[in-house]
This record gives sequence, C-alpha cells and structure tokens, in this order.
Amino acid sequence: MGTKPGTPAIDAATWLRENGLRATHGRTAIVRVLDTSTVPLTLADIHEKVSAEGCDFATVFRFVSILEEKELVQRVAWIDGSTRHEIRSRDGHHHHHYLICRTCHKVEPIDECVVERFEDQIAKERGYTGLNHSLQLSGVCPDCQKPAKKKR
Amino acid sequence: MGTKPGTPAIDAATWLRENGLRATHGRTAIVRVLDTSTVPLTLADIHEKVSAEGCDFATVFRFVSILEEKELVQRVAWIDGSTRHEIRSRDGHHHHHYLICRTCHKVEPIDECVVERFEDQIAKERGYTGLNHSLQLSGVCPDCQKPAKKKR
DNA sequence: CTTGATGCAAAGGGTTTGCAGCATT
DNA sequence: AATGCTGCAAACCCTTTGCATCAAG
Repeated sequence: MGTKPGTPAIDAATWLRENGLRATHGRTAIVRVLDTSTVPLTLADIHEKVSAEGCDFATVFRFVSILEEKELVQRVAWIDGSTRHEIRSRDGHHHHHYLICRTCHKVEPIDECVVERFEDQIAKERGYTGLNHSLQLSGVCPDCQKPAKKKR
Repeated sequence: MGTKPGTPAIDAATWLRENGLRATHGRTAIVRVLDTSTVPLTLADIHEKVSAEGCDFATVFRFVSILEEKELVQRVAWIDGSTRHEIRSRDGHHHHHYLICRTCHKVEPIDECVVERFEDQIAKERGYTGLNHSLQLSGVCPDCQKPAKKKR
C-alpha cells in the first residue's frame, strides 16, 4: 500500500474495499501492521500487534491466508525456518531480500537485486516461466562482532 | 561425502567414524540417504527411506540434529515453509540453490552462483562477517506449461 | 563391560478447523 | 436483514523429549 516501506497506510479500509474485501476492525488493523512493517512478519508477530484491538489469532491466520490467495501478500520461508508474510506494494515491487544477523537477529532490507538478470538467464536456459525468487543473506553484524554486547 | 550428488557413498560407516560418530545401522542408512540425494530432504522424507530398515523417526530427528551441530549437514528453509536437510560434501562446497516448479514441485539444482560476488560487496558495505546465503527460484517448468499434464 | 544410541510413547508448540454469535454491507 | 467474519475451543500435525532397553566400541 504505502509507497515506501515504513510509510503508514493512507487508508487500510479503502484499500480493503478496493480489493473486494470487507473492512472490519480486525482486518484494517492487520493490513496496517503489514503495511507499516519493513520486514516480513510471522503470524505471531502480527497477532501480537493486533491483539490489543481484540483481534484473535484465528482471524490473523485466516485473513492472511485470504490475502495470500489474492496475491496481495507474499509468503516468505525465513532462513530460520519460520514462515513470514510481507505485503506486496502497489507498484508490484515485492522483493524479499534481507540481511539477517545470526547473533541479534536484526533484519536489514537489501534494495539491490543481483538475481534478476540471473533469473532471465535461467528462464531462457531451462524454459521456465513466471520466475520468482527468494534470497536471504545471514552473517554477523558489526555490533555483534564487538564482544559482550547484546541487542534485541 | 560422494564427490558428485547422486553418487552413492563409498562407505558411510567409515565416514561416520572419521567424524567421531558411532556407525550404527540406522545412522549409516541415514547418511546413505542424505548422501545420494540431489535435493534437500525433510525429516519425513529421510524417515520414509530408512524406516524399512527399522529406523525410528526419533532417531532420524536426533541424528540429523547431531550432524547439523557438527556442520556436516546444512539446514535449509524451503520456499514452501518446510525445513529440509542437505549433506555438505567433502570439498566444502555446500550451495543450496534450486529451481522449483510451482506446479509439479520438481526440484532442479542450480550450479552457478551469482550471489557470491554480491555477498562480498555487502560484507564490505555493511561490515558483516561470516556471510552465508540462501537462494531459491520458483517458476513453472516446461512440462507444466503444456496444459493438462500432471507429474509427481 | 561401559557408554551412548535406539524405540516407543507421550508431551509440546504451532497451525488449522467447526461452530454459534456478531458486525458489515 | 443477509452474508460473511469473528472469537473460542478443540483437533491436528509436526517436532521434541523421557525413559528403559539394546548395541557399538
């Protein structure tokens, strides 16, 4: 929704109706959480942030599934084995490239994409269509390289 | 173990002892399965292939965990959300790059790695150490593009 | 023989579903 | 007012652990 990650939703309810979905209290909260996050979230992450508004975990589960069926949200297999979810922005740009610290678990988005050209090459070579990719880098961030320091 | 994927183990029991592990019946079976697979396997996949030899699921679970602690096996977060496991070959070459068909779920390994150079660049730019990456491409394979045809 | 690995079975944790009541359209 | 969403709670399934027995070294 928001043009840049981190930008709050202009209007979650309107966005929902535009996409043929009922704009309930819980749903707008879920959309707002997804829309303002710069990193993919687990269902538990989302629930934690909407439970204050009385939104149940089952609602998060079901509604995120609906958004994924409609391809408004992208499912991401996180490098630690968890499943995360990321809203697709309006401009159709939905890259999920991240740099993850193995020590403090901080997540930094990576803007550049070196894989796209490679994707085209593979598509030609092997005849695949509709290619999509998921790339995650993990390492130890500068802060965690300094001994005896913990974050998060 | 085997130099090429798909090559059967020369001697799983010896390999185990070389790595300071007891060479039991179940363990050699598990190693053989991991070693001859060209794609990462789930615990259920492995168990399915060793259960004929009377090897329990708990044994698969525990032994694969041990191999991962010893960094002889690599854990892979698969794009569908499952967790898979892949043996690291003797030459230390352990890339986990795959091309996965979204329709028939066929998995093809990709040899090339375009990410390595990028990894170095990111390491310099952001000061991370010990970088590692995970890349999966998904698309629709040539077979599945032909209508009304199902595999697997 | 000693130590550690195994099988069995139960516990745990996250995911998914059924159902009756409630909110949105 | 009708439809479809929600909360609650139970069911499910995959993962993990405890314990007594068994086998490798």
